[in-house]
Amino acid sequence: MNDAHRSGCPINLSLEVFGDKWSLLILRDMIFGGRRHFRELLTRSEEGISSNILADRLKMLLDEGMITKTDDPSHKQKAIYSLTEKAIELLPIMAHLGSWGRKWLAASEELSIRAQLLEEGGPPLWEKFMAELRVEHLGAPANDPAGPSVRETLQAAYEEVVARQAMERAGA
Amino acid sequence: MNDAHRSGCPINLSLEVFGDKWSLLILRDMIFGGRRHFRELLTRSEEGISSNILADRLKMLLDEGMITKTDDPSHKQKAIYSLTEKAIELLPIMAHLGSWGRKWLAASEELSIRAQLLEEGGPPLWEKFMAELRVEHLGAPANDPAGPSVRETLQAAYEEVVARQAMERAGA
DNA sequence: AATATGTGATTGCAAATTGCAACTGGTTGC
DNA sequence: GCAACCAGTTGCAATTTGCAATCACATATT
Repeated sequence: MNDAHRSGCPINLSLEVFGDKWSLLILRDMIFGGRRHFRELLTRSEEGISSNILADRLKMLLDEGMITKTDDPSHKQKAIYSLTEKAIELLPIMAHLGSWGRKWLAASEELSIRAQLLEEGGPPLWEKFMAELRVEHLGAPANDPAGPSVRETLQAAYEEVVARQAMERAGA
Repeated sequence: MNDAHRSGCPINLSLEVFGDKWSLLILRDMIFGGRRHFRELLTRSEEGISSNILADRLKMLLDEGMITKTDDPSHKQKAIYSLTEKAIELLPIMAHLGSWGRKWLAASEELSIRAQLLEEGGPPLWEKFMAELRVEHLGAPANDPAGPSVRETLQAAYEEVVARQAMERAGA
């Protein structure tokens, strides 16, 4: 962290922040999964992150200004992690990573549906999602009263695919 | 490489391919720097990659189908590395990484100018660049006869900034 | 009051990865 | 013939990763 940067290239500097196998997955789970607590991130991780790695990355993301940490009033030991604007603006990168991975790699159908919807929705949908994240994480004033949130829409699509898959397995 | 994937999430699968500190930098140097040979990638690396890491990553990128390797007719020991369509389609991600890094991190001016121009040009400019990369790396038919290539334009802008910086240092 | 469970981590340790520096075996240019 | 160039490889120390157990404390259950 204290070391000098390898270069002043913006791509390199970005990779110095989140160029590893876990950091973006933690942010993905906060953005798309709505995770706010250590335990949620730990036990509901699709990839099975271990607690030492999670703790280390959360500290790093905190140092880098990607997230903030506040006390949960409901429980003295509970911490609430929030995204900063800096992290919220990674959403377009997440969307592109999802599209690229869906196209070129063997992504599972149920975990690809979100990427597909984000790709179809394009930048306007990303902006709507980012606006919702600003309300949720930064306390921005809410002015989108009507309809389900983008996360809810994505989540519902995911569950629909899972339900259909269960039907197909049963019917086969 | 042979291990099972951690999950079928397209973002995770993408990170399993290039979620490290070097892979995207090598592809960046091929895309924006026009590097095609091992030695070029090694000695003209802004970040100073070491030869064992470079060799390892080139092999991995080869295995993953991100690049191909052919003999250079001019020299029996020279290899030419080419981007595949899979890698060329990372350009939008590179552009976003550059924009994000330029906005949120302490990127140097001369290495940010390319990111700025790519951001201003938007998806149409990315598509033009990708078309040029397909001509250069995939042997696609060239049908853009007029004007400088996108890489040339970006390179010229970089050199202009460097020249101006030298003037300012001299004049200060 | 005692016990179980939930909380965000930390610790110990083995394995894997990284990164520096030197080196290899071969090709080409002078 | 000899220096320079080519794509790597090798040895080794330092760092990072990842699993499993554990910690100190807070709250819920009985």
